[in-house]
Amino acid sequence: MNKKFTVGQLATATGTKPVTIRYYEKVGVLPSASRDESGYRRYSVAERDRLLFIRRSRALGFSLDDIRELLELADQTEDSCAAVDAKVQVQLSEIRRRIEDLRAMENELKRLSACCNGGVIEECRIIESLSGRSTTVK
Amino acid sequence: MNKKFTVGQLATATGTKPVTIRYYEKVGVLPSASRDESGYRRYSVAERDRLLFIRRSRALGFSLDDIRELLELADQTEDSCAAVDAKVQVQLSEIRRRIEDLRAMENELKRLSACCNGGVIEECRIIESLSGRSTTVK
DNA sequence: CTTTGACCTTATAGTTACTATAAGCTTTAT
DNA sequence: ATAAAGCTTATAGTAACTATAAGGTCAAAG
Repeated sequence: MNKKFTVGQLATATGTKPVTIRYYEKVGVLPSASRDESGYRRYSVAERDRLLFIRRSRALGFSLDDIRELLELADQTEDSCAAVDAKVQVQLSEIRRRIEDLRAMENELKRLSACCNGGVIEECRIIESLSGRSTTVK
Repeated sequence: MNKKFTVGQLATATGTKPVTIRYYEKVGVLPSASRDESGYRRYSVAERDRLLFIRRSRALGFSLDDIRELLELADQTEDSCAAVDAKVQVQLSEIRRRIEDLRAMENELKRLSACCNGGVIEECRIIESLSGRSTTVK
């Protein structure tokens, strides 16, 4: 009873879709799964945990490339934890940057919405504002 | 002197890359550009403004599909401005949702980083936390 | 006047992280 | 026994571009 899960079971156990699990295997963040007599994938608890790690990291904004690196780091058990923390820090500042960007967008859109006087489009300042030269374009 | 810009000039004028401009034409958010004798694209000021509208809307988080709709709405000059504002509102709440998500991630990562005691990975709580069953996985 | 370099053209493939679809085999339930 | 559910593979599609190749055009410099 080492290999407990089929893809479908692993999927439900981790909130992933079977296709996605196979995709993870294909791109190498999950190792090639072992197969039962009829060629079905079979997963152990350790493999489930690895997948949970992946899903959780993805939910925190790490890319699959990031995750591949994190997993490698995790395997080097004598290495310093600092390398892992460094990645967390990078991710953290990346997320903060994104929050700032979104806040700026939010303010712009609020401003835009305030321009709507409920008339016809000809007099609508939103469209005008959106094409306006006044603000910087990325 | 109606058609002032080549792709490259339009690109610099709008902070877009020539390839992207051609891409916009291909997917239909920009109309097919007229050509000069040698087949080069030529753009008018009106076309530049349309592109500015697109870039600005993109920078505010609208998808190209959204933008296509906005442009259609803008052409219906007698229609109510309310439809446009509605799209702005949808976008606004979408952006607020994303900000909330990112804030949650930020907090998680801050918590994670606090777990790093500078030792070796074997004792590092970050990796452990990332695979932990305690928190909900998307 | 020619040549070099910058700029234009098209078409195709790659990117990220999946999702959708098709065609077919296996297992489970009725 | 048969049908539904679940597994297999492979391929294509998604968003919004970016990169690359292979070639035509044009302005300036030698």
